[in-house]
Order: sequence, then C-alpha cells, then structure tokens
Amino acid sequence: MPDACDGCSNDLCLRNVPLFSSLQRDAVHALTSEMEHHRYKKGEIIVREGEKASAFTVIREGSAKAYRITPDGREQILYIFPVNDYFGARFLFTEERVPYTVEALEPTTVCTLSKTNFENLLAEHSQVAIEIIEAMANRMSRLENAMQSMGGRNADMRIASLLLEFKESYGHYNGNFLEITLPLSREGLANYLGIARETLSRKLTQFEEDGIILAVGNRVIRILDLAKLTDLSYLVD
Amino acid sequence: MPDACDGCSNDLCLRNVPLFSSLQRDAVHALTSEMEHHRYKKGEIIVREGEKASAFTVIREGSAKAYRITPDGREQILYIFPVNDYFGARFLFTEERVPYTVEALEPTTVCTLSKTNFENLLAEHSQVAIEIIEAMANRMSRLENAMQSMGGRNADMRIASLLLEFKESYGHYNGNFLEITLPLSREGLANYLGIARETLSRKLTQFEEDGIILAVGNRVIRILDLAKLTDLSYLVD
DNA sequence: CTTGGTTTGTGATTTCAATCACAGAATAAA
DNA sequence: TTTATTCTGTGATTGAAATCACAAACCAAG
Repeated sequence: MPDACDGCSNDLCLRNVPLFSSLQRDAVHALTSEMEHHRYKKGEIIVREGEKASAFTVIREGSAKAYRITPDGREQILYIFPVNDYFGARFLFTEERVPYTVEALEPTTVCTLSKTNFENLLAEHSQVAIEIIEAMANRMSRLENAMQSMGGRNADMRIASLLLEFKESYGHYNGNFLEITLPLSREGLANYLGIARETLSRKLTQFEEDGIILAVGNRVIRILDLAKLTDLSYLVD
Repeated sequence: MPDACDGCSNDLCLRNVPLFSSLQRDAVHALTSEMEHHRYKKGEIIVREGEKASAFTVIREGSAKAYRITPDGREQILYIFPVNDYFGARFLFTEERVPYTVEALEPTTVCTLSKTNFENLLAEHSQVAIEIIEAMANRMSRLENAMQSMGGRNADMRIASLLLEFKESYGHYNGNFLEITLPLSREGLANYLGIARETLSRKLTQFEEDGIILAVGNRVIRILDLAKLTDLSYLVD
C-alpha cells in the first residue's frame, strides 16, 4: 500500500492543474483538503481494470499508462497520462467498473477525490463540468485520430503519428535540437501502437537511415527532419 | 440543398430521443420549435469535414456514417449514427471545424439546433448536460474497444466484434432466427474495420463454413452460433 | 421479368509485419 | 567502475492480409 503524500496536503497543490484553473483560490484550497494523496513507485498499479470505480484522480507528479490486456495476452495501451492530467471523470458517471488498468510509469503522486465530493464539485462549479466535457472531447479527438491511424495499413504512418503526438507532451529543446523524452520503452511504444516491438525497432532504424530522427540512448529521440516526419504521418506510399 | 421537413415541425418529434427524455413535454415542444429540419437522400452529405461546426444534430429517421478520408485515399469510418442518435455536441464545445464528414446511409431526416440554442438548452436543463456527458462516455468506451480490437492482430476478432456490436443496434428476430440488417455494404464494413474488402469477404465465407453465420443476400446476416461468435471476438487462435 | 449497373466472392500473387532466436547495448545497482 | 539485468536491434523465416484481376451474384428500375 502506497504512502500518503503529505508534502502536498496543506499546499495548494492543484493550482497548476488546468482543470481547476477556473476555481477561486479558496475553492482550490477547500478541494485540496478533501482530496487524498498517494504515492506510487514505478510499476505500481493505481487502479486495476474491473475494480469498482470510486475516485477521480489527478496526476500530481510523474506519469502513468492506462491499458488493457487483450485476450491474446498483449498489453494494449489506451492512454498515457502526463503530469497534471487526470482520469476517472468518465467512469464515475457511467460505469461501475474501471475500464482499464492504470500503472505508474515512474515515481508518481496522485490526488484523489471521492465520487460524492466530485459530484458536489461539479454541482457547485459548473465551469468545471464544462471543462471536463471539453477534456473528454479532446480525448475523443485523440482516440479518433488513433483509430484512423490504426486503421491505416502501414506501420510507418502510425509510428510517425505517434512521435508527433508525443512531441506535444514530451518534446523539448536540447540546445538547438528538438528532442522527445519518451514516456515508454520500445516495448511500451509498440504496445501503444499495437505492433511488434521488432517492427518498431526496424522502422526507427530506417527513420535514422533516412535522416529523420536520431535515437539518443533508449529514451530520447532527436527529431532531425520534422517536415519529413510530418509527411510520413500523412502518407508513406 | 435538401428540403425542409415539415411533417415534423409541429409535432413532438423529439419525444423518442433518449437524450431529451428527461425534459418535460412543453420543454420538448419549445425545443422542437427552435430546431430546423432537413431531409437527405442516400449518399447526401449532412456535414463535411473541415466545415465550421454550427449545429447540434439529431437523426430523426434513417442513419448516417461519419468518416474521414485517410491520406492514402481510404475512407475510415469512425461512427455509425442510427435513428435517434445525435452528433455535434462535442465539437460545438471545443472545435471550430467538424472533424469528420457525415453522410446519409439511407433516406434520412435530421433536426438541428443552433449553437446558441444548444448552449441555452444546456444552461437551463443541467440534466441534459449530464446525459450528454454520459453519451460521450459511452462513445469513448466504444472507441476504446475499437482501438483495442484494431490493435488486435487478427481480422477474425475484429469482424466478430463488429458483428456483435451491430447486433445491438441492428439485430432483430426473423422467426426464430437472430438476424442483423447491416447498415453498410461489405466495402463499408471493411472501411469501418480498416481492412480490405476481399479479406472481409473471405473471412465471412469462412464463418459460414464454420456454421457461425449465414449471409442472406448482401445486407442481412443470420447468426447461427452466437456462442462461437462471442468466442471469436475474444480470441481466435 | 428482364436488364444493366453495382456489389460481392474468389483465385493467384505479392508485400509487409509477426515471430523466433540471439547478440550487443543500455541502464541500474553494488 | 564493475557487474548484472533488462532492453534493444537485427537476421531468418513464417504467416496473414493486401492487391490485382475477373466472374458471379445481387438488386433496383424499367
């Protein structure tokens, strides 16, 4: 059982969470006092698929992956939740059971809000409800894009799309170089894309040969030719 | 330009739409008077990808498909909207542009509500907002399932899953036979699944040989062995 | 009922990705 | 720094689905 996170409890730790940006300072403070705080090590399970959904969860530090185990034993990753992202709004509304397992990708702290507190929050702050709808809408856009790209027949396109997607959340400049610090191992990336790890490796090697990217160790990819990558994401041919 | 639908305008035509089931009779009546009504022939475009999103749309009769054209020229179908379903709630919130083209699959009538009227509706009837969140949540579940199944490596599983999904909306009994009247041609089904039409044909033939289904003409599939179909949807091997 | 355009099934072939197997690289720990 | 373990790249092979090509079946309109 993970430790409680006390470094957070008397601080306005939710200040930076976009979802709550519309709230007044004291409302955030009140909210914080209602939340529980937990700390997880890398690889620990935050919620497990099939459990009763009980809380709305905000990622305060670290990041997590949400996945299901497919019938043939593969791990299909559905979402990556970066810092300040959250999950659980949706299945508090409609489902009893959590639809996927959420696992910490690194040392991670989360704040959780019980179902009733969450419902009160929505009732009292309609702006938060609207922001949740917007966030759900964005997530749906992502799923639709993912679906389109997974329907796509070739792996290059899917990989290029993924790199561009990760660039948004995990891209940064190292000197003049645009680099992505990947949140997942090659195996994880492959599971996210629904392809074999070996295929991913081969394709990335090919991207390197084509001068599009450069792998810097296992977790960093430097983008050398963004235009070409964008082309690939549209059409490989 | 499609004709206006006048058979609907002074009737409580939205009575049967689940989304509005929480509204009082007179609220529905008021709503109806604010809606525009349009009629489309099979194949006509209701909204086109990239247009400015301007209205919330309810399918009153008929059905429609929502799709994007992928860079390699394929049509990737994202949703099928059956009678009484609706679309547009989501992109009124967040996006200026419609993320997919919606096309009538058969003679179809729709009712549309302008952005401002829709916003007023939500403001006055918070229950509708909650039902929209729930509907979005359900659609996300479907997308997540679709994503899992598209990540799945074999086509049999995807096809079996699709048949079971369609059974919910399009299944009916013909005598003792459970039958699905397909909303799409084989080509459409293949585009929905992201596989080649020929592959779909071959697999369906194989399903017939295995005594799982029986194709009755081009648009009806009779399910002979639901248990086997369910097995397939989990794992082919 | 006939007719003509459209949709569908199926054989032959090709292509792309999965799988198996293993060595080399990277990373974390002592 | 060294060592142990996990992660990654790559060759060989297999396998599943895409593609090409065309005939048969379907269905809607006279």
